[in-house]
Amino acid sequence: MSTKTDVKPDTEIGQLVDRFMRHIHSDLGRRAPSFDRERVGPAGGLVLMTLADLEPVPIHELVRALARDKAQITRLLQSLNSKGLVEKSSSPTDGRVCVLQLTQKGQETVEGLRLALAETIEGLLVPLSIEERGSLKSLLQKVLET
Amino acid sequence: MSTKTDVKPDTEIGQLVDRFMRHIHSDLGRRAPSFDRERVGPAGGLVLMTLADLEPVPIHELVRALARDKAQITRLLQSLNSKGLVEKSSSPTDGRVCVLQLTQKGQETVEGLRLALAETIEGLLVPLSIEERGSLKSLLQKVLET
DNA sequence: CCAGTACGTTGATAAAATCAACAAAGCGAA
DNA sequence: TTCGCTTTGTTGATTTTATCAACGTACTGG
Repeated sequence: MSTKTDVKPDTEIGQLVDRFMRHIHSDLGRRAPSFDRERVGPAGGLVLMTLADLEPVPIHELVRALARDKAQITRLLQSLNSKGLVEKSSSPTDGRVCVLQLTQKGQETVEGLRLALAETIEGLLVPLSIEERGSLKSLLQKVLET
Repeated sequence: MSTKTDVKPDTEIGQLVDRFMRHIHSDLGRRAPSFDRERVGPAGGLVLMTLADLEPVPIHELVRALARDKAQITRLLQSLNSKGLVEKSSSPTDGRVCVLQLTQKGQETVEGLRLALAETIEGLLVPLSIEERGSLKSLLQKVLET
């Protein structure tokens, strides 16, 4: 049948993931006033949640985990720091690195953010059974584990 | 341990999807000079590809499919139109709606975009078997079908 | 000690997203 | 038919994210 490469290039997963992200974003944005009291915004919220998963963690690792430009992370951290949500301390073993940790207030904020995001995701995943949700998650993990 | 504290809200899928998107974006951006000759950018490319799937299609449907603000779509379309990639024609049956179609040049551009995106996705999905890729796609479809 | 590299910051700019307001066209009911 | 109401697409103004280059500082290996 297929002799050469005449299959239509499959880009659908990319478009689906984009839509998925967009749905999360808009639904979350709609409800933001009710939970984002510190006004961290979507990007800041993501930083906080990822930070909560990894802390204590140096900035460059956070940058890697978020797959964003370090410049942007720097600025998001400045904002979060100025709001008293994140604490920066220089590493004793390496003078270059800056170790991050959530403050008490930061942890409380993450609680709220997680709750909201989990609700949103929950709402999006209703078409899937419990098993399907599990396999979706593990497939994504498998793709992104490194 | 946990008596009344419910399970930790699961936000992981959201974070994974974000990373996935980010990886696509950065890998694609790296190679953009080699395929994005019309300088449509990521957003413009997405519009073109989605348009190719749906054409002919009125703007408001494209807006829905892309889950973006109509204002942004309007401007992206203006840009794509000025580059001769998209053609706008007002509907005969409804004077409000604007029906979109790719031009010849637009279709050719989509070819290149699809190839590049498919390659990028292919590269990301290497950890998955063929079957797993299939189920990932169908799970996402199931979530987003409406 | 020195060249090379990694870490984090800053500056400047571009791209994307958001929100409100608007004109024009359809729609529906009084 | 006319009047309010909704839909469609556009525009304006602004904020948020992203991108890229250039730095200063600190480690690292020869």
